[in-house]
Amino acid sequence: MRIYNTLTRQKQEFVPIDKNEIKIYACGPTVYNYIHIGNARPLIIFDTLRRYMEYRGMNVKFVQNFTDVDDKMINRAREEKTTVKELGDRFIAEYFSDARALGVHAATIHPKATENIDAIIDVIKKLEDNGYAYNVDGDVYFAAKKFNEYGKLSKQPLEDLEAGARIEVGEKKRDPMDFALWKKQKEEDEPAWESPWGMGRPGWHIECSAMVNKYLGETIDIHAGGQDLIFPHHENEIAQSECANNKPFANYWMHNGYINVDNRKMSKSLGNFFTVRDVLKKYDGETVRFFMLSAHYRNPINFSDTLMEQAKSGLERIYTCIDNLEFLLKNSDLRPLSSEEEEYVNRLNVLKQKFIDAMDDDLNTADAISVVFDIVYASNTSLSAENKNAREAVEKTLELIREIGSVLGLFQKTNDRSLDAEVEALISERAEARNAKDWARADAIRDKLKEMNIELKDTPMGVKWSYKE
RNA sequence: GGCGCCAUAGCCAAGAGGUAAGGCAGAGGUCUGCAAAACCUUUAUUCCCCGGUUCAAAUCCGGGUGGCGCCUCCA
Repeated sequence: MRIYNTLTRQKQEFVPIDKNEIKIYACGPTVYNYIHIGNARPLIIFDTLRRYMEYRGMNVKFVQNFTDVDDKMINRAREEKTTVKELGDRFIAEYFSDARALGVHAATIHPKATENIDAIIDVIKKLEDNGYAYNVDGDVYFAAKKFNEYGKLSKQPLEDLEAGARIEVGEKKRDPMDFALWKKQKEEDEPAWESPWGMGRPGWHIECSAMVNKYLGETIDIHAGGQDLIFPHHENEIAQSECANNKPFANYWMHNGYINVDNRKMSKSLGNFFTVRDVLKKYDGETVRFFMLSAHYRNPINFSDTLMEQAKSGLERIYTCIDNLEFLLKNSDLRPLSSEEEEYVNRLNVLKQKFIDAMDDDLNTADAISVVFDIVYASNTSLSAENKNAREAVEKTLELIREIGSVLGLFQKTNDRSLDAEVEALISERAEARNAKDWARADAIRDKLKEMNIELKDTPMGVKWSYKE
């Protein structure tokens, strides 16, 4: 499989360090609020990457952290008159609820910053020993200029970074490019831990370096996150980890594009901000996921109602086909494939390979989804109730859609609920009415069932029903 | 100011040297008691503009125009 590596700005063949265990780290959310729709993109994308690798037989160790201590956490806890710990626990639980709705599997490990303070202190100590860190009154900084590869990920010349760097009031760093590794405790209510430099808490970047090191090792295969993390977060992680370990940090860096609203980056100040929770009130998590996977992960995408409605309609086309296939399965023949059906099954195999090729090409999920539409088309044009197709042909179609769906985290819903007696009675009453050509009565029953979210369709094989949301 | 990304139909979106995938929406038709779904036909002689390279360019190069992002917490 080929992966676009931000480090080299090229698509490269993915060569794992140890093919028995692929090591992936993705930066997770700061748990001070519900996640927003922008947070959802990397979750869905990298969950899909992991699923695909597993589908291709790779064993993936996927680590995603929770940042549960930083300024945002502290401020929010103060606002809510609660503790940082309580706030974090609460929004971690909410995170899992949203992630589940989006079809995102739990990572192999979800470490928290606050539970890895020892590992963090160890890395800072190493940096101190190696001469990259300095302590000013209990605040510890990383001396960026000592690492001569600083800027290699963002490809920014150091002088230019420096020109844009801002020195905050009260900061005691020696150089504008330096960044905090350890922050001294300033207020009573700030969470703080014992350290060689006194009571304090970790800076933002160091937690990821420490947790990568602890859970995955000194060099990992893939480090993933949103594009905006390239600088400074990922750049700083590289500096910290490579200076502490004297080894390359991550072989491949993958960054997803943004979600925009009206072509602008979502932000609270612009008021174009959507939480996953809010979106889920209106759209199914699967629709959100389908929408996100409809474009290539590195391209920016816009988020709007119009686009979500388009995604919803597209998804519906696929589900209608699945629904039809399930109905067809009950009306198929247990016989060997005809020569036409054999040709059809071959076509299915070609499409499956097309799916793999798309995913192999830097996770081209947009192309992968178009393959599913190709399968839908093939199925709709080749299989029908009148044909009484061989069961195998129907089954293979259904299996392939579900197989691809299991990789994309889509198309798994089934219509397996049974009907209650009242509904059964109405359906047969309608059948009688139709036989008697009492169309008014038949239509009234159909309308009534529709109000109960049951949709009827008359097919040559009889009545077909399905649940509609 | 520095670094980078993007521009393909009404909308969304693949394609990255070989003659424009797919989805949504629209129009007409087939099927149907009517529906629904599905199917058929139709919707880009051309990929922001101007040059260049090439037998061949949406794809490569140069120059514009427009939009966006990072350089400060941010997925």
